[in-house]
Amino acid sequence: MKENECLILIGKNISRIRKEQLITIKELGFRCDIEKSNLIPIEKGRVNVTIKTLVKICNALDIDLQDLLKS
Amino acid sequence: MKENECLILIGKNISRIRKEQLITIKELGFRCDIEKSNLIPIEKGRVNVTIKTLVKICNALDIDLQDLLKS
DNA sequence: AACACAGGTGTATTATATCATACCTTTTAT
DNA sequence: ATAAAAGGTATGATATAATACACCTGTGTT
Repeated sequence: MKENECLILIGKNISRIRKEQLITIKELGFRCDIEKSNLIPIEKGRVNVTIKTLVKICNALDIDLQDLLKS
Repeated sequence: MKENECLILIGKNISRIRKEQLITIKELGFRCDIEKSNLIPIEKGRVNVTIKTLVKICNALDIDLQDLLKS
């Protein structure tokens, strides 16, 4: 798997799961204490996100990190 | 899962899989173009590693990113 | 029209991951 | 005992992730 593909996959999964839970980016940002302006590039797969940031997002969505890697 | 727990788990898995494959840190570093001085803190879970770095390591070990999250 | 809200962009600042090198300790082999 | 190899630490420089704020667009509502 290429690095960028992986980041895009993770971003898509965050976006999909967030929408399934009917949560806005703003609300997700509130829950994990990350600005929406920083969350959007993550959902787009445009930043090389760190594990700590992903764990914060997973906790806010009540999912496992594994869930972000499923294709 | 707490952020640091996750980093430690990932590090332990990298270290375990590398040893199972009988690869030294130096050799792993050579394969993924990461200095051993930077690889060691990752195996110890002491740095907030990024996805790109993990994907490089996974490719060098011929494993999936998922494999690094198994407990 | 005016308003609110959601998604999205741009950017300066700060924090820190990575790079690169040198050096130390422990283990293994000769 | 010595040498080589492996793991590990420390650090300055560089790249970039994360933060925090302002602003824009499109959509839906009144």
